[in-house]
Amino acid sequence: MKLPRPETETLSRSQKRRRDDIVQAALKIFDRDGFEAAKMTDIAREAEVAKGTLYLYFDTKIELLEAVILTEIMPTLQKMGEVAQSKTGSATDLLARQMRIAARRMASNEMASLLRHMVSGSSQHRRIIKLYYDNVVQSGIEHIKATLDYGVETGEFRQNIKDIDPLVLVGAHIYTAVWKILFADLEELDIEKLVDDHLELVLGGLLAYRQQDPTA
Amino acid sequence: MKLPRPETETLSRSQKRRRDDIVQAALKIFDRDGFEAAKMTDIAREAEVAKGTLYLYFDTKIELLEAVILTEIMPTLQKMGEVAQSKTGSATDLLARQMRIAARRMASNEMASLLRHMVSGSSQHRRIIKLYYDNVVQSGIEHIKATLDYGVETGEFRQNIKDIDPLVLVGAHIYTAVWKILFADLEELDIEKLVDDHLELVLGGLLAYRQQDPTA
Amino acid sequence: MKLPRPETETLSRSQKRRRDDIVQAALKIFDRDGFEAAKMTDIAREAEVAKGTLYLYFDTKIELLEAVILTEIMPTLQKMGEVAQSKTGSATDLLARQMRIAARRMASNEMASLLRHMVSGSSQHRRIIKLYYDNVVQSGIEHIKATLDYGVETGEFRQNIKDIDPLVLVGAHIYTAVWKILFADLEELDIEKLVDDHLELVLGGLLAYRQQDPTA
Amino acid sequence: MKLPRPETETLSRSQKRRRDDIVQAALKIFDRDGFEAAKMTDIAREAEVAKGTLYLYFDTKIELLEAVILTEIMPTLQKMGEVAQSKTGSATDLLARQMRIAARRMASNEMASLLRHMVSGSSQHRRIIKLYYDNVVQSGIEHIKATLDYGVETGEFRQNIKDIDPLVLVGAHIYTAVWKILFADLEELDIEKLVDDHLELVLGGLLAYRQQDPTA
DNA sequence: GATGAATGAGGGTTCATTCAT
DNA sequence: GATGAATGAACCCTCATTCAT
Repeated sequence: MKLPRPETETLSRSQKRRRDDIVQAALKIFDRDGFEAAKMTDIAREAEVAKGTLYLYFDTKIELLEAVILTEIMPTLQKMGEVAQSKTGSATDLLARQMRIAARRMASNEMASLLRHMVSGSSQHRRIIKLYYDNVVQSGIEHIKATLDYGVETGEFRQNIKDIDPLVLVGAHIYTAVWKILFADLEELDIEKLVDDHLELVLGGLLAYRQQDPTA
Repeated sequence: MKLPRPETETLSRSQKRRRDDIVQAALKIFDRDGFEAAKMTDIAREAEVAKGTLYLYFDTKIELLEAVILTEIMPTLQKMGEVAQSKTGSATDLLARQMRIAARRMASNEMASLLRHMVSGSSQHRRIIKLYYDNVVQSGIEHIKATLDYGVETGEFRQNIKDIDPLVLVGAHIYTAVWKILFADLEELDIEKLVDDHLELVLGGLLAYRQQDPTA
Repeated sequence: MKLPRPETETLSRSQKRRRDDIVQAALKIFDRDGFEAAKMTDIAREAEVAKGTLYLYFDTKIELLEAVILTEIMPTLQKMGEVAQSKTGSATDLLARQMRIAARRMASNEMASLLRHMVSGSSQHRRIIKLYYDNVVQSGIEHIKATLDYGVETGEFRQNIKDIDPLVLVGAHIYTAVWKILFADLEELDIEKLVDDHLELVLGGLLAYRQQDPTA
Repeated sequence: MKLPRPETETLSRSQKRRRDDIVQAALKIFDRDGFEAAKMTDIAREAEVAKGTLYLYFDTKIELLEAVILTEIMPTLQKMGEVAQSKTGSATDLLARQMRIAARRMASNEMASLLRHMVSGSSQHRRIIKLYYDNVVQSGIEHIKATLDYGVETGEFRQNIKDIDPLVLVGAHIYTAVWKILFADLEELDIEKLVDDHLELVLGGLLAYRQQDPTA
């Protein structure tokens, strides 16, 4: 005889604010203590509501985590791929912009949070992970692939680049998120320099002399 | 009246075996359930000892985690840098070997475990993280740097490569560990292909035509 | 600053209807879930009023139970005794009619409810139980006693029947209520047959031959 | 990864005592407060164990109730039917003894408890109710039926008694249990007198003169 | 040393009741 | 008066840790 919670869309303005406050508070406490160690009591106090109020908006702690991820973190990631597909300028330019966007996203606090929660929760969050995989990872890879193809078409990139898994280009930036979680207080990363270095490397290669492109 | 646990060095042979069994069991259970969700009871059962026995060897659950990381995971990582410093063959060869070792390590189950535990544990595991940073990350970077320098010396690598942060070369492989944790069941990674692709890319670069090395 | 609820008598017509709706709803939910498990929310929904409205009419959940019992169940029981005191016809007829009324009442849903609530509610419902005892049990017994006496007077019943506790005649039917609560889904009772059997037995007795009534 | 509780049979002597203590305590608290209102904390305190210890022996509160019923109450009821089947003496004697046993059982504290718990829990305890129905009710009825048949055979009882549902003989006594629960403090029952009255009534009937048995 | 029964603080969740609108 | 969102005390159950045997 459990009444379903009202849909998010049907909430009044003040209820939306209230819901937002809770999600914000949860984000903060989850980040401070980790999901498991986070106490509903603390979240309630942080949101300045009673503990019971949390349950007016979210049925369980884990649903609150899902809300945190879906409403706070995912949206900022959705944009990632979209931004850089304008196809104006050279493929090199395009790639550079995409890489910068990816790298900055990865280095953001939100990404660190998301990663932490997905990694920590393991088996519980399949749904979230699947969501992320489908929406962010896959599309990110495709956007990169499109740019690579484009570069080959225009003659900017080497022909055989086509055989390369684009994952090596985007995936590379994950380490910045990991770094942020683990080593942030030991050594700060200079993201901009790292991206530049990565681009420089990836575009020009390490080798001083290179055998002629076989397609040339 | 709490007696201090005997130092690890003073354990008898059979005690060492017992301690090892416990650590092995803990590794297994931590990996299966995650650190927070792992129950001491399950670890005891897995190790085929009584629950109380765990506490003869480790004061708390978190100390057991530290032991798991220190005795099971770190050593396999320590080797990483050392292996590839023989300086036999070309710098390209050397780098290729180092990258392969790094990539395989990152893709190993142990690395996935380590990463999961370090990432999950919020502020608790500073000690472990520091340890890892000092022993693995730093030295890994230095080993790569050494190889890069060597390649520049021999003329294999471009001069200006010296300015590049070596982190972009090793860090890149962290995504394989993350991938393993998150997406293993959604899509399998072909590590060897990825390493080859990465090497190909990093060595040759993307560009079809490259301006001559200014130092040449 | 708690205002006392207005007395039942001072309620407007529409308020009375509202109050009745609530009591009806409560009866339904109490029966479906039991008193403890019944939720005020469910009662409010069933009555199609807001939860707060319940508290305009009843201070606590337990007072609502009392109202359910007093306004819904007790009245139907009050009639029991009254019906059969018209003293028309033989004592046997009279007794038969009383027994039938008692048995049917006991087998009614209302009685099952009442019994359930009184039995379940531990020490809380002393007031209700006392009420029931005084109004129903005692008067029921007296009505039966009157009929027995009447039968002895008319010579229909044996003299020594006077010494028998009338409780054995009415009480007997309680089992139908209990049965209804417990075993209704295991085996249905044929109330009419049972009453007939009981009457047959009680009137004629089991013995094939009976020693002559000593008073005869 | 939940270890099943050890079977009751494999418990050590002191564990059995401990288990018994808990069941006893639960019986007491359940009776004092009713099942729903009973607090595990109170049961633990009553049993002089820690709250957690309860859960070493019983997985949930409801399992504890089942244990209370199965180990404390049912056994005393099981005997009911068995006792009176020796078939020594007249059918009248036999019936009298059976009725006395039934009546005393019904008036016992255990029966009051059992009834309360079965009635209160309603839908939850189908298993227990079914158990009780099969083991006690059904067999009780059959034992009575056997005696009735026996009495007809020996010529003690009237032929047409065979058509009577034996339930009216045993069921009749349920009211003593109900009475005990509800009215014990308002008026004490004299069980022995009630049984005698009931027997007298049932054997001899109410009627002063009876038409001759048609089968005679 | 080894055992595992016992402990009890702690946390997620429920729901009768309140009160601002 | 009516509403229903908000409250927070209460309670079942978990599990890391202890300690008597």
